[in-house]
Formats: sequence, C-alpha cells, structure tokens
Amino acid sequence: MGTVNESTVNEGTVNQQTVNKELSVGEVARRSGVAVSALHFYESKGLIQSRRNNGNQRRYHRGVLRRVALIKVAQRTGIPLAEIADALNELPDGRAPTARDWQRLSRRWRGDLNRRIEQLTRLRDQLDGCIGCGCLSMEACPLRNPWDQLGDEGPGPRLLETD
Amino acid sequence: MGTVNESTVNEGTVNQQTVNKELSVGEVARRSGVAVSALHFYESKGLIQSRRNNGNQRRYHRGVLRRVALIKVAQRTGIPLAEIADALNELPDGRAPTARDWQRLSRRWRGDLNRRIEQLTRLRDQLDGCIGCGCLSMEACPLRNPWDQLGDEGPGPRLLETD
DNA sequence: GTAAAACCTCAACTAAACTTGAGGTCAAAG
DNA sequence: CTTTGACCTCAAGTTTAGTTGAGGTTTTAC
Repeated sequence: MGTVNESTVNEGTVNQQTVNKELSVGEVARRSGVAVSALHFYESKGLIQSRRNNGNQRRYHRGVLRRVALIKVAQRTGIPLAEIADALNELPDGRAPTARDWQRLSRRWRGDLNRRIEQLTRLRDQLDGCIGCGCLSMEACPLRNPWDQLGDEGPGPRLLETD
Repeated sequence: MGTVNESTVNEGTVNQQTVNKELSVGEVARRSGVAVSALHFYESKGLIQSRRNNGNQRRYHRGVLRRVALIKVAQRTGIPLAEIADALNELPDGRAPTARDWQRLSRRWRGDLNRRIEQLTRLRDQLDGCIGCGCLSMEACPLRNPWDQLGDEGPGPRLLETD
C-alpha cells in the first residue's frame, strides 16, 4: 500500500478540475489568502478539519474555503479565534451547513460588530469635545474612567460611556 | 541624607490635598484605573515619566493622569502602544501641553478612528447579505478576499471592500 | 527514475501588552 | 521602634495569533 495515485481513488470519470476534487493545503492557502502555517494552526485549534490521503497529506473539502472566509471576516470584526471556534463548532456536524446555518452565525456576529461600532462611534463623538476642550480629567471625563461596563456602580460619571 | 520627610520638601503652606502635590504610583493607579505594573510598563516604553523621591519611589506630576487617560482612549480606538508613544512624544517637552496640543492628538486619532468605524460599518452592511445569502465564496464575495488595500491589482472584485 | 516542489511534525521563536514573583527597601501607623 | 503596606528592580511567565526552521516524506514534472 501507499503507491496508489489519489486521482485513481478519488475521481470517477470527470475532469480533474471538477466540483468534487479535494484541495491540498497549498491550494487552500492560495485561494484563501491564508498562509499554510496558519491553516495548520487553525486546524490545531479546531477551526477547520481535513482528512489525510495515503501519504498523510491534508485534503480539504471545498467547504473549508467558506469556513476560512468566515474566520477572516469574524477576525476583522475583532472576534478572537477561540470565540470563532465556538461559533463554528455549533455548525451541524455531519451535513454541510445551509444558508440558514450561516445566517445564524452572521446574526450572532452582527450583534458584536454593532456593539463595537457603537462604542467606537461614541468614542469618536466625544474625542473632539473632550480631549479638545481640556476636560479630560480622570474623574469628570466621560471618555475616561475604567468602569466601562454598566452594572457595578463605579464612582463618577459614566453618562456617555455606558448609556 | 535620606531621612527628610517629603512633605517638608514639597509642600509650602498649603493643605495636603492641593494642586501641587505629586502622586505616588499607587495613587495614579487608583485614580486612573490602571494597574501599578502597567504604569511601570508604560514608563519603560516612554509613554509616561516620573521623577524619583529620596527613597527612589516614583512621583508623578498630576498631568500624568491626563496622559494615562489619553493612552486608554487611544487604545480603545485600536491604536497600538508604540504609535501612542510616538504621538505623545510629539507633545512639547518642557511646558505642559495646551488645549491646542491635545487637539492635535485628538485630530490625528480621530482619523484612524473614523477609518476603523467605516471599515467595520462596511463589513456589517455586507455581513447579512453576503454570508446570509450564501455568496461567500472565495473568489466572488466582497467580504472575503485578502486584498484589503486598493492598489496592487489583486484578482477579483474588491468593489465594496476597498472603495 | 530522479530532482524539485510541496507536504509532514514538532519545537522554538515573535510581538504586543501586560502580570507575577522573588528578594529587598521605604514609609506611615501604632 | 517595629510592623505593615507600599515601593523598588529584574527576570520570567501569559495570551493571542501565528511564523520559522530542522529534519524527513510525498508528489509532480521532466
């Protein structure tokens, strides 16, 4: 064993470049714009999966491209890999994810993204007035103060910060 | 030498809690919400300065509170410490920074912040449509594709990503 | 059939932004 | 005056997100 050409194993009668062809790690890297080492890394963190061919090389289902795409998108929104992994692991295990599955993820992250955008927007709106005018004192300035989250009653004004 | 009480050295006739009093690292930590170790760290990176008293303990000018405030604000906008340090080092060296000085910093960071907000907003606007509808393929989806920056002509559409 | 390109594993390194700990000094309170 | 808490320095550890390199195997191309 070990000398059988993969294409003999994997392909039926169809052309090489067809839908069913599995992807090598290099191909995924090229097509996704993510380094091979990063793909290895993602796999080690459970973000993507691969099967191995006869020679122990990774072979990816085409769906991995979408997963990687999603990972990158989520990262751009500022979500850490661990959370992305959690979310991805809630995708159905056996079957390929449906549009509805992707939508659920999308909604989940959209919330985070919205919160992040709001936070930054609030920050921006205060930046001029606040730093500019010189009111940026530790106790009085809404831009400042570490009690970012509402709830535990920190001293001082978090009027704008946390509304 | 070494036994003189600091208050003898530093204070005039005025009450302890007055304007001129220098702050210990612990006080700065408490008032700024930043850990002592972080203040040490900031100092090592040139973000803040202190003088030392007789016993080699740090004593801070009150202005440090504003600097720390600014550092935290800038960090929230996603600016790395090294860049914050650069910006802060452009503040006047001898005199205390004026409102105008702070404004200059403010403007500088406001730009970054705006760009970041725009990026995230664009991302959000595409997230539903794009992930939701299932168009998230490596080649065609504007959410995806690594050529984030316009300029070098990557293959494929970056219409929405980079406009 | 051989050489180059691609892959494999595993360990170690990088960078940012700090934190923790050890071992020792200083200062404020009783 | 002594104890306790605040400080000091310096080295090492932590987390996130990977990259780099050594040493070895597989695939692909001529």
